[in-house]
Amino acid sequence: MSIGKDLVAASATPLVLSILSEGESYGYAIIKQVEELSEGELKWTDGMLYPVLHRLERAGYVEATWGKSESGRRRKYYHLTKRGKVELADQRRQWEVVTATLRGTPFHRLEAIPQGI
Amino acid sequence: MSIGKDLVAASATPLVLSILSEGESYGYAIIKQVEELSEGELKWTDGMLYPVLHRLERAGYVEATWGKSESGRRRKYYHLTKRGKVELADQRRQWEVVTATLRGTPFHRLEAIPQGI
DNA sequence: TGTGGATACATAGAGCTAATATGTATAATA
DNA sequence: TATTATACATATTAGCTCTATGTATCCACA
Repeated sequence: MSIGKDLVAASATPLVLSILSEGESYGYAIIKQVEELSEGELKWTDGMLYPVLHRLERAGYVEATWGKSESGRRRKYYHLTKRGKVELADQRRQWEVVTATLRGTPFHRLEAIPQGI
Repeated sequence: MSIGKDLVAASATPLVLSILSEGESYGYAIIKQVEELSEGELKWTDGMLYPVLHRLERAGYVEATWGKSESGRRRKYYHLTKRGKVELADQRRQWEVVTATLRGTPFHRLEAIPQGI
């Protein structure tokens, strides 16, 4: 009952950008927040998220600053840039196009999962 | 203003399965239908769709039979199998998980795209 | 009749990329 | 003292996807 890797890949960027639009955060916290928001369905690994964050940084959508937790552990805080906000808006538009297209099919009008297969 | 390739990849399978859940169809018609449903935003190439159909066939989600158009041109008609219906229901569940997660963020509560960047 | 565009399916291979495993380090807890 | 949680990072490989290319027929039109 997990989420397919294509869908995980497609949702990673909008999720990260969207989370950061609420304020700065850092890798480990983002992973925990996604797990919580999805009620345990989306469990990202760190080895998957950090390359995403680096890619977003290279693209100019986020910027990072080193900081510290209360306990003294180092953290890299990411925040959204203006370009990141524009990108987030475009990602949202893209998802609306796709979900609208799926709504044009019986995708969201399905019956329950057939039994006894 | 196009759709990112990750999102295209993630939506291809549910879209095809969902279209076929309305009745049998064939490659070329599916491409046209997706373009129409998306109001021109999703323009699949044949070189992209046929491998997807073959993959779905190998997975047992669809089955194909050769037929002919009224004009006599050969066509390969695909129809959904029982397993395909189950898979479609699961795809739908996955999309609901992800869109619900995105709804938990400001993703769907954004303002208009910032001007003058 | 022949030319171009639409219809219709198919696949090889290059080019990309993402998941896994692995590495480093510190704090908290048992 | 050992283990778990926190926290970041990346190399490599295994996999996949997109592009280009190929085949073939029908129809409209010049």
